[in-house]
Amino acid sequence: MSTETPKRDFIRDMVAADVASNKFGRPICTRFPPEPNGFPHIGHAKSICLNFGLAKEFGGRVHLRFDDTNPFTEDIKYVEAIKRDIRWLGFEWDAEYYASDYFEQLYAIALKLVERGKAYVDSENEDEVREHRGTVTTPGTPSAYRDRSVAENLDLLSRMKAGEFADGTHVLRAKIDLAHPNMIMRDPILLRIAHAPHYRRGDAWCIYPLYDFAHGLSDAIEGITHSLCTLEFKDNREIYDWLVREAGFERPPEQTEFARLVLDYTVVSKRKLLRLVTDGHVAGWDDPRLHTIAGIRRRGVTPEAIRAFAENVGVARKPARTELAAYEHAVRNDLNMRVPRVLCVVNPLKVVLTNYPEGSVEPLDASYYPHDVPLTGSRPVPFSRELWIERDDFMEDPPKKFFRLAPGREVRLRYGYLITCQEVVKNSAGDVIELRCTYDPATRGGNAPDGRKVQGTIHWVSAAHAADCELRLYDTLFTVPDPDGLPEGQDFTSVLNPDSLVVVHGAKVEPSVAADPIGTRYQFERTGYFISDEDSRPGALVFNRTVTLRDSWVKEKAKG
RNA sequence: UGCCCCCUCGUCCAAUGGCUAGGACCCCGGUCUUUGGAUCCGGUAAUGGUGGUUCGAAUCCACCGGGGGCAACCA
Repeated sequence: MSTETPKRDFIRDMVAADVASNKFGRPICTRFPPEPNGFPHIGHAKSICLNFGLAKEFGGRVHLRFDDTNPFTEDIKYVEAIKRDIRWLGFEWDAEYYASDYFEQLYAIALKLVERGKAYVDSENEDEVREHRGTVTTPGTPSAYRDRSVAENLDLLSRMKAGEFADGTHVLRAKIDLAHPNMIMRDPILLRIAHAPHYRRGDAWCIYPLYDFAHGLSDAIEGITHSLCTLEFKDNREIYDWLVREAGFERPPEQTEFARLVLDYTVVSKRKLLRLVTDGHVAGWDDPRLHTIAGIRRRGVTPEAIRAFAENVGVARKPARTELAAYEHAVRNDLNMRVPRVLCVVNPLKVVLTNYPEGSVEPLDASYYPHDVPLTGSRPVPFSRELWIERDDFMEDPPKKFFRLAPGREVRLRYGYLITCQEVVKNSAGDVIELRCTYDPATRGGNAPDGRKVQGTIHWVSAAHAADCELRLYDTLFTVPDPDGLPEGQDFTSVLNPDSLVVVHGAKVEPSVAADPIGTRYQFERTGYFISDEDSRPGALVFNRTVTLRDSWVKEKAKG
């Protein structure tokens, strides 16, 4: 069980201090501000856990705010996906807001800025604006329109809003400093013209705020106390503070940046995710190889595992990568304590028990949980003369440390009998197609009355009772840990793992699972954790492998 | 090349000028075992470098080195 040691990180320390000093004079308020233009992923999960977790821990509030300021890319289907995924993770927001509901207030602030000479309408085109911004080493130069009168700016701005101008003809810019060392502060654009229907506001607006203009002010409008974001927004903090101050907010929110989550062997950029989906490298946004929340869910990972993972990873200011092993540990650790064990043979090899009575079937009682998992329950597993065992559990010429079946060797069938391999049957090509074994009737349940030790235990299913099923065995989508860090010019699709999905047909699963609902999780003993997929049909079961079991035999084998 | 951020075991995170630099993951060894799972026990392994401040520095300062962010009318 998990020991509830309180989480400690620089953000929690800061919030704790603010709460202790009653800095804001009211409970804290955080927010999760996604743009509804893509599916949330494991990186968002970290941010969600942080923002929602903080609010809960410190008795505050958390807002879900859709940062929907770009009419070209956003869609209602993404807001639905985001809400669904947050809830799946186990969180509920105290209030739901949309930046697009603040367009009026933002416009009023724009007017105020113009009146006070803090903003102006620039009529340069996009290229000119870019060119005149200068570079990181050279200062920018003021636009010819920078010193327009307040009256002219007001007139232009109202006509921009009224829809008199075409896209790109004018923008509203903050009047700060074209030579500012922080590029963000070189008269950032506040409002742009876009004659595009907004998924929520329809055609009501044809001027849209940019991120910097909308974000901090939305925080301030909502009374956010702690605005947490990722490191790449560090430079934006300066304009955030400038705007909130100029707008006259009394107790402005404070932005704090933390390192985003980067998981080895994964990509989460929206552009890349979109390409994987649209180019058919994966089956969709919920492909279990993707670390979208939807993919993770379909893969069989639990929300509890994701939350534990987020907690284990921690929160810091250091840009960092996390090993996949840390993720897999969280997944196994959670599943181990909650899912039933069942028997499934991935790659079947026929075993005939020559001394077992023909036509006879006996139900063996098999526990769903091992002794160290505090859950109880069992089911009968039919045992008969012909069985399937795992092909990998037999070797004709085994190395010394191989504890499984081999000619003349004895193993234990899980929950069943001890059997000994007497004869190996091969086809004309020399492939092993059947094992003829004898069982020891005195060992029902797996123990020998004479006390002889049998090292190996293997899983099995009765051939006559097993259900055929499809197994989808997932591996990493990429062959390298950092598909984002490829040499210049090398596309990330060049490191796609051709074996990221191996589909196994004709696996044999015990009959007890046949009627279980879609989404049931299991441990297939000695093989891994699986979940029944939505593609399952009665008589045509499909299981996704969530994660393998740790396997010390593969390590042993690798040593030679 | 300007500004900003960052640098502690292989990886992630602690140590808030003061005890032997701690925990987790991975790895290695052992225990146990009707899952080569789990559990339990033990082990390996780090303050980027050089100076400085100080009784005392992972922590403060300077410089060097390394990593990252910023020049969308994206967020």
